[in-house]
Amino acid sequence: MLDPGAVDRVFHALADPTRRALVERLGRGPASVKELAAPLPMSLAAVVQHVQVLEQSGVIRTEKIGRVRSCRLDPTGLDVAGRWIAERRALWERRLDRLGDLLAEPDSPCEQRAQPHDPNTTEEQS
Amino acid sequence: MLDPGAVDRVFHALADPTRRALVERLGRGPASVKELAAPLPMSLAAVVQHVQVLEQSGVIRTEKIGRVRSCRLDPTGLDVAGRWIAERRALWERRLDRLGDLLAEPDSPCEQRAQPHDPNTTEEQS
DNA sequence: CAAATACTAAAGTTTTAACTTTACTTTCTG
DNA sequence: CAGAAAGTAAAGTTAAAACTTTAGTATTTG
Repeated sequence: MLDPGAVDRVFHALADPTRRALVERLGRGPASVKELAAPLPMSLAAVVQHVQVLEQSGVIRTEKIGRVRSCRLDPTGLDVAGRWIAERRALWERRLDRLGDLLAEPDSPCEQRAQPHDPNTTEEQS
Repeated sequence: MLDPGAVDRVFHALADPTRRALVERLGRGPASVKELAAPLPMSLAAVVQHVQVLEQSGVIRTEKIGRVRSCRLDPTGLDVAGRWIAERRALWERRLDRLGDLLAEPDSPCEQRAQPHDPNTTEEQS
C-alpha cells in the first residue's frame, strides 16, 4: 500500500521547480529532451538529468526513437503523490469527525479535565 | 490560482522523509515538538527546524502555550499540493480524451504534428 | 562518407539543505 | 527560589543536489 521508496522518489522529483516546469510542459503534450530544454536557462545535460529523475520516479515515461528521446507524462507517479496526500487528508477529516461526535455527545465517558467552561463560547478554529 | 511560491514551499516541505513522517504522526492527532522528536533519531533542534519548514509551507499549524508548542495538521498546505497534482492529471486526461476523439473519428483531418515544430524558430546551433 | 544532431556518461564545482553543537530564554515544579 | 523542561537562535559541519564542462556514442542528413 504505497511503497515508501516510491513516495520518496516522487516527492523528491516534484520538489524541484525546474522538474515541475517540465511536468507542466509535458501536460500540454509529449516533447523531446531538446524541446524541453529550449526555454530553460541551463545546459541540455542538466535537463537530461532532470528527465532521468522524473522517469525513475514514475512521473514521466520516455522512449528513444532514433537519436531523439521522446518524453510524456505518466500518471502513475503523480498518483502515488496524490494518494499519499489524500490519505493524510482523509485521516485529518476522520479525526475532525470523531471530535465532532465527542462534542455532540452531551454525556461522554471521556475523562477530560473538567474545566469550568463558559457554555456561550464556541471553540472553533477555521 | 495557486501561488507558485506556495507550491514551491509545500513540495519542498514534503520532499523530506522526516517531515513526511511528522505529517503522518500529526495525522493521528496534535503533538508537542518534544513528542514529535521522541521517535526520531535526531536532536530536538533538528525537529524544531523541520516543524518551522512545515509551518511556513502551510502544512501544519502550531501554537505555543506556556513552554510547549503544540502542532497539528493544517489542510491548507496539502490542498495546494493536491490541487497542483490534480491539475496536471486533468490536463493529461483531457489530452487523452482529445486523442480518443481523433481515433474515434473515422474521417479526421488529422494534423500530423501534435506539437508543431515552430516554423519560425531556426534550429539552434551550438 | 563527413558533418551535424540529439543525446549520454563521467567528473568536477558549487549551492543548498540537513543536522549538530553551544548558548540562551522562558516556563513550570518541587 | 533553584533546577528541570521545552523550546529557540545562531553558527558551523557534513552530505546531497544541481549544474557545468568535457568527451564521447549512435543516428540522421547533405
